Amino acid sequence: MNLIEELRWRGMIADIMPGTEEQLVKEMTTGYVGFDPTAESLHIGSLVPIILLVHMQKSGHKPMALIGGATGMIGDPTGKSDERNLLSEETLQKNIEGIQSQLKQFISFDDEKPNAAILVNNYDWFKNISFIDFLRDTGKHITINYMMAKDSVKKRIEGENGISYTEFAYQLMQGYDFYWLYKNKNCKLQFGGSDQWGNMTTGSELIRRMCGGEAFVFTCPLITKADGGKFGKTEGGNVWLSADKTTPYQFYQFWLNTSDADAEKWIKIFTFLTKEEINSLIIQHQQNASDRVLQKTLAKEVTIFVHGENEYEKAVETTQKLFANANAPIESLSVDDLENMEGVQKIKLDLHNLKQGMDIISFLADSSILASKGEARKMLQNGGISINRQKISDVQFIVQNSLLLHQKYLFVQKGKKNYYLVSFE
RNA sequence: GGGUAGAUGGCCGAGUGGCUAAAGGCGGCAGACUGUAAAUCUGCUCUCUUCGGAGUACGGAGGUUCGAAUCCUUCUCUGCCCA
Repeated sequence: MNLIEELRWRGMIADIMPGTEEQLVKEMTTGYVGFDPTAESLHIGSLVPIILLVHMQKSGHKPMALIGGATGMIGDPTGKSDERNLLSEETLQKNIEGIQSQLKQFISFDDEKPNAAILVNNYDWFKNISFIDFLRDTGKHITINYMMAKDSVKKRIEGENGISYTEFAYQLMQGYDFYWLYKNKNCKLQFGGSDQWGNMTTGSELIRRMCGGEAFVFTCPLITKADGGKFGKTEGGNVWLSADKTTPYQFYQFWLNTSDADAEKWIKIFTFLTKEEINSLIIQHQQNASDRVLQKTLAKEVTIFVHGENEYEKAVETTQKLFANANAPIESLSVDDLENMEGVQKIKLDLHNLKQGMDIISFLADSSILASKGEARKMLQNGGISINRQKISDVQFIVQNSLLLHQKYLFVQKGKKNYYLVSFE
């Protein structure tokens, strides 16, 4: 199966320029995808481009990751209704370094292989181009009419807040990237999310007009959720690839909580399982949806891909203790169990607090499980708090020594999925 | 430069002197149901609170008034039209 066929059955091709498949069949092709250095760590939104790079490499082509050090200073207007704030150079630098080190984890940059991945930063070529040069050499080739016809620009021109010249120029910069890579790195392919189609075709147009070359693009559908929500968001905000920002347990949980409607689609996109494996999982799932085979496999594969086997096993173990045995008496958890569960936030309080007993509201606020006493009260009244798996709804409840597990711990739940282990010392 | 329409809570959007911490929707949180789902239903959603209240808030600054998101002055920003 060639690359495009492979991506097609996985539902990863949204738009593709005629001739792309032929080019990929003809020879080893260098293809690139861009990463925006808008944050220090990549989040799961960037997982799709990463996976595309991996597929490229697997099928024998040469993947290239471009970090938008220069374009990040301008801001892509795509999908934005408002002008963006510019990032400081310092922040950008930090972000670029963070992203670079993460990418190395997923694709092989080993120079030995002919199709080793390459990492480039467009700041390296943009820093030497003067404004005048750019206008004369590049701007001259593309008409404003052409640029304005792009959806991303059109929406902003028709929208309420307009678009600055700076952001308008963005597509020309991205286009130039493609041209530069074509010229200097023999890169003939660009891919990315389907919202990037406009920016990407500007690049291939530039290549045609500036040097008569032929370069191709294809896009991958943007990941959407069946319920219309934003992909990659959870209670705590973004789901990051870095374990410091999103623990492997939380990461695992994110995928495990995939809805049925999304699971079939996502398992094709986010895992490298074969067509046969996936089809058989889908059949299993249809027969008995409550087993959630699709979700479990998806979560497993992606967690291993990002965090490795060890972290995956720990995440599963914690998951079992927290959920599979959720009705088991709390005493069944040993000190080791309590101390080693990853998805549980650990809080220490002074044992003296308990001498006279502590009212539940102060306890929740002081331990910073809730941000304030007012919030603690509301959460209690809503029935959202459990201590040692017993729901507490009495606002007057007093926390006492006698409640402590192993003479030391309180196991607190806020809602269904937030766990805290408070130890008194 | 001239004209004109705007700026309201995370977002959208109503409100045009007191009944307004500000309708409604979205989003978020929690509960019920369940499969740790989806859909649905219910409650909460400016901050703090001794749950009695208190404080801050309708682009910024001044003013009128017993009282302003609402009226006046001025500044800033944005859209659109004309030059």
